[in-house]
Amino acid sequence: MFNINPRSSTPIYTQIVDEVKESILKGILEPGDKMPSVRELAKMMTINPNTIQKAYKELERQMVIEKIRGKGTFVSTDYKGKRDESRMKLVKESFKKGLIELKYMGIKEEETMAIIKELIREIKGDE
Amino acid sequence: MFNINPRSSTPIYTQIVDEVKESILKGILEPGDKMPSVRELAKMMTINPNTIQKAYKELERQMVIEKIRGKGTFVSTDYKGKRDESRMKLVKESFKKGLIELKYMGIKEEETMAIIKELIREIKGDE
Amino acid sequence: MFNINPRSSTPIYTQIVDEVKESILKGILEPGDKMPSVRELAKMMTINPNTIQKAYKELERQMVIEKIRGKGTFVSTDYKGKRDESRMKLVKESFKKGLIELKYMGIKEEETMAIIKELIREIKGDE
Amino acid sequence: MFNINPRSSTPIYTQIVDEVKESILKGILEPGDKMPSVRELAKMMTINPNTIQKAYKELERQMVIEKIRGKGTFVSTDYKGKRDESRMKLVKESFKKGLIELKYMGIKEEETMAIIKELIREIKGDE
DNA sequence: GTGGTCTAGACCACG
DNA sequence: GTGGTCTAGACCACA
Repeated sequence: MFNINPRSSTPIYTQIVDEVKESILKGILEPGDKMPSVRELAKMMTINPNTIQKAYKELERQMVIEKIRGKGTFVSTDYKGKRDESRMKLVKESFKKGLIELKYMGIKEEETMAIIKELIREIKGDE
Repeated sequence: MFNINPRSSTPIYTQIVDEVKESILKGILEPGDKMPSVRELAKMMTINPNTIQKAYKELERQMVIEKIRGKGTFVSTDYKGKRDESRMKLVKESFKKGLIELKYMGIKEEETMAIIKELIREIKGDE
Repeated sequence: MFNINPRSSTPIYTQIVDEVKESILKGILEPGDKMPSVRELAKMMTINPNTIQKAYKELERQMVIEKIRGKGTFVSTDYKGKRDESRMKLVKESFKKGLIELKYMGIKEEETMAIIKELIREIKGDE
Repeated sequence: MFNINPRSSTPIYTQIVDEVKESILKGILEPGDKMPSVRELAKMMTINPNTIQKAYKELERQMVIEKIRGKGTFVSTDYKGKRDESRMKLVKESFKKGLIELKYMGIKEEETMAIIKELIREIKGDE
């Protein structure tokens, strides 16, 4: 289902959140699609149900998915997030950190831009 | 000295590491410059010396600074950034996460690129 | 578990690092084996947990062990020793120091070589 | 005079002790030779006199050099050290640590032996 | 004065 | 339960 790396330093529940969002952007998951239940997904991925629960809660908070009583969990129909300045700030900070890292490794600006363009292409799902 | 946000989720020692690197890239700290001593900086920033030491040790491991016995800590003179594929991978992951985040908020590719170019300009600093 | 000499001039955390590596080479610890948790080992050895953690972190940095979120610490499975020239240099320096020491004590080359061969045999362990 | 690396993790005074011994083994310093005075050497090497003092004291303790009242410091005429089991033990420990390190890096026994033979040749001064 | 190690004890995030 | 971070305070080796 989703690619999870338990050795990564980013929490598993965060990885799930990210994977779900990425899948939606790539069109693998579409608005209205039914998500697997917490228990189901936990068994499929052999991951602690609490972890899935946490991921779903976070996704719900971000209005990426919605729970419908008695029916299950679905990808939001109006899934597009809204411009959120506080979240933008966090993203910028993380970008900045990465850019400093690259510059420190002697990576030139051109290559940095190439890396980013490559990543953007990847997200589009044209790969 | 360095801007630290104790409420941030990123550890204080990591923030210090990042700030030092940024200061060097901006030319605020130059190769050969003496760093404040662990205790000194700890007092200046009202942070526990152990935390500063952890930051310094990490910076030393990354060859950003070097310690000279009994004399103190200095910004490395012979530092040559080495391309480190495993670290590159981490940076790419963090970029990807940010790009997904932005796309999710409906930010267009042009604006994303503008944000990144702005950040690159910021890092270049006053030089 | 591990033989530690608190009176030794080499730090406790370093001794632990060395002991773990030696145990692996001897086959006492095998790839994939679960390491005792930080607190557990700390209690077993009556050593402060912070000290154990420092040792584990160093071992992780050297890719001898790996931590899996919430599950614990394990001996790395995919560890492939990499030739590391800078570390080689340190080892050579320490060897040289030892060889000078021996020669100074009037130990002949043959005996020196015999000592080293004996040590190599010791490391091989029970396999 | 002596090669000292202030960035090294081994204390400067230890480095001096080692260098003196090595010089004697190589024949650069000979029994009966006059050693420079503490102050003299400190100025030559731009090192804190306390450090030289400590090195000399250690060398004297090991009977490598001897002080003659009013005349200065000299390389011992009967400079050969004696077999000292406790020091042997330390050397063995350091060797063992190095051998483990090498084995961990995947260095084969043959290469290890080659490295050691090379170092022995170096000490002889035939290089 | 410098940095290095260790302990004790606290709080937190993650699974 | 796991590891990660931080503080407070102590002792030590080195220059």
